[in-house]
Amino acid sequence: MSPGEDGLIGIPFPEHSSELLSRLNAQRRSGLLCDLTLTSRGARYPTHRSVMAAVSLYFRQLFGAEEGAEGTEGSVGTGCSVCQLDCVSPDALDALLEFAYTATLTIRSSGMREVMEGAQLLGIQCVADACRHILGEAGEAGEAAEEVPRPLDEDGHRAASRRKQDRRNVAKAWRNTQTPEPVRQQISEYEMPASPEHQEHPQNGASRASQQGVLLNGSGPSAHWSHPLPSEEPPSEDEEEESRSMQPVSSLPHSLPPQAESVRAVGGGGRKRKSQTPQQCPVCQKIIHGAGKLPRHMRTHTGEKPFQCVACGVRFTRNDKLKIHMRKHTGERPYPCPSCPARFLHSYDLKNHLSLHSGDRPYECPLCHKAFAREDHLQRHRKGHSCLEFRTRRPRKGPEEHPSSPAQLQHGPLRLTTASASSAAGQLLFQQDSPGVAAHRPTLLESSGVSYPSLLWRAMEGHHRAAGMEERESGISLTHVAWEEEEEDEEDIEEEGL
DNA sequence: CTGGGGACGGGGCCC
DNA sequence: CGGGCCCCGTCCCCA
Repeated sequence: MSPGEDGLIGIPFPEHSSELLSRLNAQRRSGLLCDLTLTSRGARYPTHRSVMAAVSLYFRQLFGAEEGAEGTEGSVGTGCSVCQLDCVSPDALDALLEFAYTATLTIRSSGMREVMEGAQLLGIQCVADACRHILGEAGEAGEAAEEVPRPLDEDGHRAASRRKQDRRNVAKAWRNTQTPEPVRQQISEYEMPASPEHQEHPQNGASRASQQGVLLNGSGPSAHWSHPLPSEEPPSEDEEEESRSMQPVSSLPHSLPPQAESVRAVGGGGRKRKSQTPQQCPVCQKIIHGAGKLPRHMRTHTGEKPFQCVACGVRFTRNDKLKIHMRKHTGERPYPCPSCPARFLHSYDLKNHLSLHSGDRPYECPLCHKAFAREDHLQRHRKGHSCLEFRTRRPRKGPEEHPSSPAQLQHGPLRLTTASASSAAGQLLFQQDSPGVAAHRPTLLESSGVSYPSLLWRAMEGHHRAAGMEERESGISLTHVAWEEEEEDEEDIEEEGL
């Protein structure tokens, strides 16, 4: 570490990006500071060149913000300007602008193709990929996707582990978003007929979408949380039908308002989710597994605590946590230790406690071979003093001593070679490996200048080249890939039976 | 620095 | 499909 970097820490502001976007969107809606007006068939969309250049390869090149761009500076290079985009329908343009300013694509399913084509034209590759994926998958049974669909799952495997496949598809989609094709090449591929039904004023776009809206990513205010991950699972006809009948997004509160989920729940908005495929949190980019789990996760960002203890007023983000909390008031400690009078609120507390009686210390430091009863204590130990007592102790017996302890595989003597080394991505992210920093790893990742997909791929490619590109069977937290890859070595070996 | 209790968030399972 | 329940991993705090 160079002297200049010494002690460098990252202080994350997880809400910053969403707040920034929200304010930009407010400026757009009020026309404030707009220096670019997009028009499509008579509809006008005031916007910001910097935002458009940030989101669209086309505009990057147009404004000369892209290296090697030809740049038609004359008309739009300076001052307030107008850019006519009749090749993109007003609906699609409106949806793409919504996406640019909210990170959520709000469209009708019937308009998805137009949006995809518009996204292709403008070089908004992630949107194009998402739409293409949905259309392409749906097209297998129904309409053929004429625009050379690039199925994310080209081998068509369905029997393989769905989660693994999902992750591959996620990775592919992200990889594609990192390498957008030159937009000018694609412009010639699409000829979009102007449609009379799209003459409505853009400011009504949101309400239009509301009338028969599809939130590509979900429904209701929470919809802009949810980034459905490309997966091999095509949207069923039911899902298509559901999405057509979804309730309005109305005026999207673009800054992840507190109570958003409550509003959604009460407001009778979108009632059904698109699928149970993992969803990506737009704030921290974490992949959330499980049906209905994303709203729960989002409350960690919004700070919303809808569950309040009637006894003491303490609020909780989750109902099940409140339920456990209530045990304090009722005095209920349902987990008694069979060996002593101790009783516990949580089963896992009892489990921890039982290890005291058993004397089991299955978690051993790979460097100094000090053993701990709890895995988190081992981790703290490793972070705390970096195991300076390198190999000063005789190793305990091998993992077979505690075959039931998965942590043995993670932290056992095998880990000597990697125990003190950060992953490549981790080094990119953390100049100071302090526990405090580690506690905020996801947000550091988010606040770092390195894009997540590139980090992910840097980490995955380096790591999985050796590991055979086979991921864990258990759900992987993509957000944590950078620092979990260290652990994945053994787990991969274990689970892949290598 | 360690042991222990508690809190918190994520995922699996089930209804 | 949505949510409840439960378990797990991790972190924080305190002694």
